[in-house]
Amino acid sequence: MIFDKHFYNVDVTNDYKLMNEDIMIIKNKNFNIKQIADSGQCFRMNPISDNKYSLIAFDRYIELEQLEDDLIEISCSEEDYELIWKDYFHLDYDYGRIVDELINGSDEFLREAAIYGSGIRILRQDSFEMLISFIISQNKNIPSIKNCIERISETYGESYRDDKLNISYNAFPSPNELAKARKEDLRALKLGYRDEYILGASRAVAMGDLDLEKLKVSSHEEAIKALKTIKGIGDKVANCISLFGLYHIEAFPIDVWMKRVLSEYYQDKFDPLRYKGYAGIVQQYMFYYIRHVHGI
DNA sequence: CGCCAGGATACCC
DNA sequence: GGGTATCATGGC
Repeated sequence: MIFDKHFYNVDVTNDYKLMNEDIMIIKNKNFNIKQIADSGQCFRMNPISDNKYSLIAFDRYIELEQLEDDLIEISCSEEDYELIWKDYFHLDYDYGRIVDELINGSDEFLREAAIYGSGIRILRQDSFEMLISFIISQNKNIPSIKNCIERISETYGESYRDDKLNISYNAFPSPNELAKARKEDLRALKLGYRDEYILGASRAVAMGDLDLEKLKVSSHEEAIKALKTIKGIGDKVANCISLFGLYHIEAFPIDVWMKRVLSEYYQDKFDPLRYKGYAGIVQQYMFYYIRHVHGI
């Protein structure tokens, strides 16, 4: 059976690990890989088979399998889990507390949303990748965003190979790699009018004019202000970058789907400050649920 | 084919 | 300040 001597409890977030070669088993009630993959925050997590997903993040490739509702297998070493994936999946944060609060709260829509998306977590992704990904996202649907990001990675990102899993893949390019791109070559990647925005943002980071590391430790408000100095970044895209790439979980992106929620269910009177400090998580439950309600 | 997409900008009043 | 035409392209 799954719980034998190879597992032991590591912390209060109900988090287990297997002392084995490059396979970790994580136990957590609020960790559902399908929900995360479909929650519109991550564009390089894709299904391989039932309950199994691939993910390219940083310079790594991993596979994730949902073994049970509260059990996920990750194809990584214990060392990589501690150094990279534990932080990436925000596993030191208690999402159960927020889900419980919303489920027991008086807000009908949020109650349903929290039940439906109780396995969502906010991923702590690469800041530059988020910067470019959400510039691309404007006026595009999610499948199209994913295709653009794959083309950018294939063309400008470094190539890697995982021999154990027999997989070749490309990382998302660094700021320097992308800043060296020629505008005509970017145009061939079918990014539309966003290509010059992407070039400008990449150069700003490469030149040090936009310091993403500094914005991680600044306030959310300062991050938004700095991001919006980049041409092609407005309020919504800035909030997505702040939330998914700079880890300011009080960010509250409002896209077309969120506008529907706020208009149809709250008469435009929803106040994110009621959930101060974690409004971004509340926002993800809303976003994921309203798309489901509309059949996506 | 037409409509929409995890919008932003420039330009209008 | 608030309204809106336009942007390039793909998914459905």
